Formats: sequence, structure tokens, C-alpha cells
Amino acid sequence: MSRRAPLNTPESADDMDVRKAAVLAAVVTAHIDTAHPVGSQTIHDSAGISASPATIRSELVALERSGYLQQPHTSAGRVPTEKGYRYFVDHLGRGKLSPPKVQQLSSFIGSVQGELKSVYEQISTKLSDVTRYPAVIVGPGHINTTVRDAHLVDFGQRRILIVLTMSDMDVQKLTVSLDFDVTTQDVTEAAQQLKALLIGTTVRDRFELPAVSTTPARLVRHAVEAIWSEAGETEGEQVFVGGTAKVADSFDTLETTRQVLDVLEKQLVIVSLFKDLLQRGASVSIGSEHGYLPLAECAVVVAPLTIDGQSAGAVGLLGPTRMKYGEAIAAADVVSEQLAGRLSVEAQRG
Amino acid sequence: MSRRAPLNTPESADDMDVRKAAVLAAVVTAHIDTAHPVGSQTIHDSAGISASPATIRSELVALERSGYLQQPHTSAGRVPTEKGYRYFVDHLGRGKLSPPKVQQLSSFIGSVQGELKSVYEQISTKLSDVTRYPAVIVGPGHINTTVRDAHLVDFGQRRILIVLTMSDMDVQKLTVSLDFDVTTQDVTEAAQQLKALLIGTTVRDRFELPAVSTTPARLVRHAVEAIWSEAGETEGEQVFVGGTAKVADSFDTLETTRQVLDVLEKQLVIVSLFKDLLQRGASVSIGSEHGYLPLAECAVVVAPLTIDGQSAGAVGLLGPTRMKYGEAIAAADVVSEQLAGRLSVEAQRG
DNA sequence: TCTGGCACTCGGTAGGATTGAGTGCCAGAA
DNA sequence: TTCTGGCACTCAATCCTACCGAGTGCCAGA
Repeated sequence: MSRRAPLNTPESADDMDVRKAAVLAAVVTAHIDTAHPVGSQTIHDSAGISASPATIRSELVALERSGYLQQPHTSAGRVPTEKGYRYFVDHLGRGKLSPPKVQQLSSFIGSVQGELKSVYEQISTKLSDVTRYPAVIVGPGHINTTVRDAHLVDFGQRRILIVLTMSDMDVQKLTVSLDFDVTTQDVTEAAQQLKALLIGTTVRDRFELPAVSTTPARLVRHAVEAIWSEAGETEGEQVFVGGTAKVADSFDTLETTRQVLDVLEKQLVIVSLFKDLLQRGASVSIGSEHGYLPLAECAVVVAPLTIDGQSAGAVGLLGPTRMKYGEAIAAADVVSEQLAGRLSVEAQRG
Repeated sequence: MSRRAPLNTPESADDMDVRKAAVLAAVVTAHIDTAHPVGSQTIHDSAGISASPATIRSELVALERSGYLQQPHTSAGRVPTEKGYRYFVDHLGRGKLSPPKVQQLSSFIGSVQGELKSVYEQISTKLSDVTRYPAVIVGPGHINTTVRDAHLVDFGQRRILIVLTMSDMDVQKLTVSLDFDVTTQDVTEAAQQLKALLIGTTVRDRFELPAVSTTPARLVRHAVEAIWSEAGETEGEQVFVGGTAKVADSFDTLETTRQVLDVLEKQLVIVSLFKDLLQRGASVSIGSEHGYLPLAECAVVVAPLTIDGQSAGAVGLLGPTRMKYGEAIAAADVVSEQLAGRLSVEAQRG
């Protein structure tokens, strides 16, 4: 949780004081709620600010001068700028999810059954249902499970299929193409050796291979190297998008809807965006901050999926810039923590 | 191809003659093109009808009386009704895909590499790109491949994992829960027997099991039955939706976009809708014909995926009622035929 | 039976007046 | 100095009206 700045009285930024912050917060929350520009009267009515509308107006002018707010036109109220949202998220907006919703998410994550992929799918859908935003889960395709059994199947033409049964009852397969011929006997022997080497190890574990150069040994070397490189490369990363349909609810023009759908379809884009944000230690990207044009009108909330200290994926939500940051962040956090916990346990058991 | 009524002069329906049909066709094509009501002048200008606007108007009145057209308001042109679209699709609209597009689809389907799932995914995306409508492919998760190798892995607590390596280099797994204990020896023996029984068979092939009741034999019986029931049940049916983002292009309100996205997300609904249509021998469903409310403003085009005489899935497209039926039907047909051909070959080779 | 002519209809657009939410500024109170 | 009530001002949104023209239905004559 330390990655998020705590809720406190605004630090001594020259252009911000307690009352300004309160006014800004009022504008942001009201605008998130109504989608309309917010006027001084509305702010006055909203609890917590005792100053008169006139005083509030002068604060609004100051906030606008500092770039936190803007006016669509002269006789309208104010709307937050990206900078305004940013300040709100960083200093004022520590919202939280209603306890029943937290409970709902937690217990759901605890109770979901089935294969890893299906778990991701169900959880992303649930997260989307709870938040009303499309949700993305990026997770490891397989957790730190150990090899429980290994087989080689010869498909002829120098193609060998490696079948690994993992301790979580998942099965992985990959093919190797050889540059030498093998006999049935070679394959059988190699399979024996492979079992001896791999069973009980993680596909991430590296170790010295015996320097023998019999045909079976060469086959084993090829197989093991293939497995290691496969494991290192992709980690079998899985991406799931839940609640795609909610895109149409979140934005108010068909054009942005189209663009967002497009991005969600190109999962690579989303994944790299998430990774980028997490690398920069950010949990929220507002509007054009991430520099990715098609999502310029979106906000992205992301929470890292950390399993046993290792970064292993992400939980994210997409919404309009006027999304409910507090709730969204809290929900993503709950899911990432619970899911990480669950995966960690499964990894232990493996 | 015989499932589609051939393009011919309209049959002797009392309320339709050659010229009326031509007028109807002109209205439908023009409206599909422009999305606007079509007037007598436009029809007069469109090639193929020599009658004057006044004459055309009287035809329009007749067509409206028969329910093929309707007028949004008195001084507007005509718009096709569902009945109008239906007549068009059944008798007039045998459109075709431009040869380059056919070529593009064919060669793409021929060249796609990778696992079955990935093949479906890529093809559905391609089909969507070519037609500009969201595309759905429902296909068998595995084709009629034979078992190449079989293994049993004991996970303790009476849980046994069956790993089948298929002749197409795919791997299937399933678990059985036993109601009796087994020793390592039992499992090894059972695995031997299982291999002997299954290798070379299809998971659909049924045969008598030897009536022995040693523990390994019981285990084998359980395993084989599990495999058979799994194969019979789901066939591992796979659903892929390509071009989701195009939903936003196809409809002109956020509301329908939302609803269509919703349906596409609930893949079960789509699949059962497809099956329903195919069962009724239909290839197109227009508007409310299918009786499924959220898609009341949609047209669905579907082509059966028939592999070696067996119905094995479907290729479908979703669009607005004013979708380009000719192209869409042709494209779905091309894909279903080519894909079926490809899968059939793979099945043979298995 | 077809066609040109004609009066008619009515949605869409454009211009103009009205409204009201919200502002900026200022002078006086605290 | 800071806050507040008052006041004139601005301008998007709304409503109204007039007008235009695409398109119609009907009819009389070819």
C-alpha cells in the first residue's frame, strides 16, 4: 500500500492551501458524479466548506490560474483538468470501496474454482461488475509449480513433442525440431533422463546439464533448453478482459467507445501500457499522461500482481477521466492482493 | 450451397411482380448504402428501372401496402421493413464478395499457422476486417484426431490426471476422481492398458471394455469412460469473436452498441442463437426474427461449419439490419468452406 | 397503363429572442 | 487583510418561428 501517497493535509505546494484543496475536491467529486461543470453555489452547498459562494469563486479563479481547473466557457462552472484530477488522486481522493463490495470481491476470489485461465476470466468479469468499468487481468499462465511428470512423444520428421505435467494439474506442451535423427530407443531413454532431471524442479530453475554426447543426451539437452527458453520468454502470460460491454456505458461518444474497444482487443497494447505504468511506480494514468493517443480521454487504474515478492502481472481498470478513482483503485488493490494471495498459496502447495 | 434459394425471377407471390421486385431491390440496396429513406427519384436514377418516378411511386405504395416498405413520415422516402429485407435476402440479394476479397480470405485461411485456437482467433479477426462486421467462429476444440500417446499421473487423494497426446500434436487433459485407492503399481499398469486400448482411436470411437475387475482394470474403465463422456459432452467447442471494436461502427446509438457487446460477451447466447438458426436451416436472421430481444435491431448471418459431413460449428457475422447481406453471406460461406476444408485435411492426416 | 404536372406535407435547418446558471468585480463589513 | 452580499454581464441551452425542399398522392391526358 505504501506505493500510494497517504491522505494528508496538502503539502506546502505554494499554489495550494487547505481550503483550495477542499474546493478542488468538491469540484472533482461533483463533476465525477454529474459530468457537468460545477459552480460555486453547488460547492457551497456540498458539506464541508463554510465560505460563501463569492469566496469560493475567488478560490476557483486561483485554482484555474494554477491549472487545476478550467472553464468550458465564460458563464459555466468549472471542470477539472488532468492536473486537477492528478492532484485529487494523489492527495485528496483516497476513496474506498464500500465494505460489502470488498467482501463480495474477496469471497468471490476465494471461492472461484477451475483452471487458472478460467479463474482469471471469472475474476475480471466480477471486478468489472463491481466497479462498472471494463477490467483487465494480466497474470502468469502458470504459477511456480514444479514438474510432476515429463513425457516425450516422437512425431517423426525430427519433431518431438514435450509434455510436462505440472504439480497444479496443468499440462504444458512444446515442440522441438531436431537437426539429427533419433530412434524410438533414443526417445525412450531421453524421456527417462528428462524425468530424472526435471521432476520436482520449476521450469525457471536452471542447472548444469551433464556433458555427455550420446544421442539421448543431446535430445535431453535440446528439450531442456527449449523448456527453459519458453519459460523465460513468455511466462505464458495470460490476458483477460472482463465487462467489455461496459465500455459503451463509460464513454459518451461512439468514437471513443470504438477506440477503447480497439485497444482492449489489441491486448499487447494494454499489457505494455500496464507494464509501463507499473515500472514508473504509478497506479493511475489520467488522460494523455501515458502518451498513448487513442486512450487520451481515458483513465487507467492499475495494481501490480506481486506473487511472493515477484512482479507477476497486473490488475487494471479502464474508465473515463472522470472515473471513480477512489473506488477503482481500492477495487483493483483488493483484487490484486487477494488474487496474489491465492496464487501464492497455490504456488506453495505445488 | 443448395441451402440458399437461388437468384431467380420472383416466384408467383401475388403481391410481387418483376418490377416491384426491382423497385424493392433498389430501395434496399440504396438504404443499405446511405442509411437514409429512399425516394422515387433516387430509384429512377438507379440503373435498371425505366419507369418514371410517378410510376415508381405507385409501386412504392403497393409495396408499402404489402408490408415490404414503410415510411418514417409522410414526406419522406421509404425504408425496408424486416419483411422487405427478408424478401431481398431470399430472392434478390445474392450479392457476392469481390474476387480480391475472396482471394484474400482464402489465402489467409490457407496460410494461418499455429494451434487450432489461434487459427480460429486469427481467422475471425480476418473475417471481421474484410467484412467490417464483428465476426464469430464456433469450432471444434479438437478435430477428429487419434490418440497418439496416453499417460496417467497420480495426484494422490484418489485424483488421477489423464494426459492424452493427440496426433495433431495437441494435448488434452482431464481428471478423474476415484472411489477406491490405487497403488503406484496399479497406475502404471493401468496406463499400459490405457495406451493399448486408446492409441490409434478417436476419442469418439466407442468399443467394448474387457470385463475384468482388477484394480488397474477398474481404473482403466473409469478413465476411458471419463474420456468418452468429456468428448461427447462439449467436443471442446471453442468460440472466438473477432473485431469487437467494429460493433461501435456498425450501430449508431450507444445503447444498441452496449447491448450487442453484451451479447458477444456472453458467448453461450451467441452459440445457441447460431445453433438455433442452423437447425432451422436459416443462414440469415433479420431483426426480431430470432425472437431474442437485445438483438432486435441486428441481423445475423451464419454459415455452418461442416467437417466430413458432420456439423461441427459455425461462422457468423453480426451487423445492423441494413447490413450488406450479399457480401456478408458470401464471406461467411467462403470462410466456413475453406476452414472446413482445412480442418478436414488435418483430420485426415491425424 | 404510364406519365407529367401540381398541390400538399412535414422533417430539418437557420435565425432570433429568451432564459438562467454562473461569472467577475466592487464596496463595505469583519 | 479577508470575507461577503450585491450587481451587471456573459453565453450555452432552449424555445419559437419561418422557410426550404425532398418527397409524396392524386389526377388528367397520352
